[in-house]
Amino acid sequence: MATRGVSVTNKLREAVLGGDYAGGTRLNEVDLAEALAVSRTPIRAALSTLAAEGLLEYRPNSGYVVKAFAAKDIEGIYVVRADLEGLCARLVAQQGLSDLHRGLIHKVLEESEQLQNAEDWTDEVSDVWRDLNDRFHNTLIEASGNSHLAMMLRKSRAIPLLNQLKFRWFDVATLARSHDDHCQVFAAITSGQVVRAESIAAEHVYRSGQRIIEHWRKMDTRKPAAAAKARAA
Amino acid sequence: MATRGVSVTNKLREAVLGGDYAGGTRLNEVDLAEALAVSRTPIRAALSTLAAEGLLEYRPNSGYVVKAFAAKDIEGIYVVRADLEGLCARLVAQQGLSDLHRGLIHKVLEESEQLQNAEDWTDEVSDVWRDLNDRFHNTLIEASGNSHLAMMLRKSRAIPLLNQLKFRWFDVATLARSHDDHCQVFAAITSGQVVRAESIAAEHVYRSGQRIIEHWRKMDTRKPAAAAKARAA
DNA sequence: ATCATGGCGATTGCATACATTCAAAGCTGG
DNA sequence: CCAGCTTTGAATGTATGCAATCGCCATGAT
Repeated sequence: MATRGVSVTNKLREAVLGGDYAGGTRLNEVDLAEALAVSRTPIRAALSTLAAEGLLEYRPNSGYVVKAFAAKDIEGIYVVRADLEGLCARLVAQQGLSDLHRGLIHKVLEESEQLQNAEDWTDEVSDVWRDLNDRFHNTLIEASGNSHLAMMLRKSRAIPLLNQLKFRWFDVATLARSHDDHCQVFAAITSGQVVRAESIAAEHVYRSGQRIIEHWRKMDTRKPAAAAKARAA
Repeated sequence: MATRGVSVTNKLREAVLGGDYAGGTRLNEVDLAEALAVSRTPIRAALSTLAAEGLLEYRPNSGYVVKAFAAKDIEGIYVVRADLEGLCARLVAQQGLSDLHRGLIHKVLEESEQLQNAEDWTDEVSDVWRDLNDRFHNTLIEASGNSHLAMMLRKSRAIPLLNQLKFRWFDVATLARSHDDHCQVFAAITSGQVVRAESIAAEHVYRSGQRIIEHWRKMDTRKPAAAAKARAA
């Protein structure tokens, strides 16, 4: 078992990313310590870490507040992420795929293909698709062999509340389109079409970002109320 | 005055970036506390922060070690940075420059122009050029209005030892070329040539990365000795 | 009524004592 | 001499007490 500091950091990160705390919520050290049954020390370590990761904002002598993301921020993040995923695809196309990685991606695409035929659209299917999508992107990142790029993309994907939107995030049509994009990126990579690989991958991410921003704007209307409630509490 | 935690973090960050500790050096909490005349608490906070920033590596129950960068890592970082600076230039070209930012960049370019005529090549000139270069890039980043992009680029530029290489980093020819690149990026932006702006900016950064990697490889030979010494200490 | 001010409560910042863990030196038996 | 166990010490992990700071509210003067 890891140290309390690490485990508290993970728990807190998950909570923030999961949207348990509304943006702007102030995090009280003693409350958190009490809730997680540890002393303030590991809590402080966790808060410090999460602040450095960009999930919290720190103000000396004042404490930590959950960073609030506006629709404009999400757009900015997705512009960057789309560009980086494009770069990633380009790098992989340039240097070629190892047998291992090609096999992994092939498997993902096959499972995705099967998922298309699923008649009932349950939350479970949603989760499976999410997992497949993650595996596709993560395998590509790993195949790029660029650990710094990997870190940047990880940070660009760690946005609070995003996981909460998984329900009704996509319908059959968007899933089909997404799967098709994946196939084309893979095809471009295996045939060494670097420019195509980059364009398609970037556009693929950018499009999904646009969809998310739409949903975000809808939730954003209720945001002020949540922020106010947080301030009152 | 800020809290001890913050000030210690800044001091330590500067030390690591300045190359005061060789890559692989183990950072002892009590020694640091003694050296900086504070208790272990703010030291631990600083170490935690720097680890989250990617400058240190943390292993539970073992402590923090200064991250070691190989030439391959530097190359990976510069590939990402070149891409992001390209994105930055593209964004600015797309949305146009405000009068404020145009003025700032214009001033930087003028001062750079004057610097070309400096006959003696002292370290002071080196520092001035460094400052001008930073201002050019920072202004562009600010003009992009994308705070997430700004954060990513900041991280991509924070590499230990890089500042230490400032002596003999560039000669008159490379400075002239660099200045010319800046001018062309500016011209492309003001005339709305988005693709050119992106290409030139990316290539500009990539080239300077290549130059740095060359120098890095030369220093890398003495690296194993330094690492061994650190391990022994 | 508004603004300044001073104290009060709550929260964070820091130091230190103690617990825990890991690793390397030393010891014992073969 | 070596292998494996034991021990020991030095480092990190955690809890807690106290100090410092900030924001808020009440009080008073202009």
